[in-house]
Amino acid sequence: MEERKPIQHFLDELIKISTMEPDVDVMANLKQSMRSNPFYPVIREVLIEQKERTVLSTQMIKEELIEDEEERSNKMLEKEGITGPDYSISPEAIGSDQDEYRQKLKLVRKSFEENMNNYAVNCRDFSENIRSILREQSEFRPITATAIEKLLSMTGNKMNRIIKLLKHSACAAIIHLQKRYFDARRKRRNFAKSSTEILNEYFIKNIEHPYPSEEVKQILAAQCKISVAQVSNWFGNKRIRYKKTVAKEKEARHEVQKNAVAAMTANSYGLLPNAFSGMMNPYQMMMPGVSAFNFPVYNPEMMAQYQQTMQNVNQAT
DNA sequence: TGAGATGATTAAAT
DNA sequence: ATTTAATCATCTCA
Repeated sequence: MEERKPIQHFLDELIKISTMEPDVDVMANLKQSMRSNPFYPVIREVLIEQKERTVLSTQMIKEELIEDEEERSNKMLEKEGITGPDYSISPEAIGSDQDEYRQKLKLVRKSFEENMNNYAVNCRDFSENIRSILREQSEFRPITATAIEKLLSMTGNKMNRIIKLLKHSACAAIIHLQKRYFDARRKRRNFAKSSTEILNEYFIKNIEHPYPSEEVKQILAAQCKISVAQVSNWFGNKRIRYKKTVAKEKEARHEVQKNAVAAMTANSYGLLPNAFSGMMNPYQMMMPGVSAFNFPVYNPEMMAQYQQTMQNVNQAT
């Protein structure tokens, strides 16, 4: 009973020191009191033994199941220039899909590099901190040098996994870009502004006959960095839509004119829209077949027919 | 987020 | 075979 007391005390101190906020003075006191404890070396030994049997041994779990997947990511990143030497965009590709793809890829590369650097720095700082703290505490806590290294290699593994995640997300970004720019079923995209400018210029210049020949189509296609079929599509769409807008404008002008004429006739006869709505204007009243003045002249034959009809109606009722 | 713009696709016309 | 006209699907911009 008497022997357990110092051990209990030691353990209490140990728990306190493991869970407290780091405070240099308090820590120093605790250290001192533990070192002066005669049971210190032996208890520390026992605790270390226990710990190694229970904690660290179970940590050696399978880590390397996704080897080939990582290999694939690495290859992809290398091929698309995310890792490895930087490259510049070839000038003849500017304005094309290739160009845009490469530009976007550069952004991916940039953010990937930034993240990697951040993580490298953070990793190093973190490891250094952990190492120095544990070294310091190993004087009185049951922590051996090999345990520290093991722990550090474990955190290193964690960090590697984060790097894998980074690579993975970079790959995902690349795949997304490739889908967008190279997939046959990809969504439609607008041509570069410079391209539509070229096409529009030709269209306006040849507005009398906007039908480029095969040769011209090829030239335009080269200039605009699009296919001949796309040039054909563009002119097809442009012709029909141009025609439509012209027709619409004509219609609009017509409408304006009609309204203007109506307003003028209304004004010239001093007709107020409300008081005389529905009333014919004098021109209309004089039109044949419309006006109340347009009585049929007397016709005996027609009158006889009329009377016959009325008689028939009366007999039927 | 919705209306208009725009590139692609399709059937019918020439 | 090429073009028109309508329509689809997505993009763009306020």
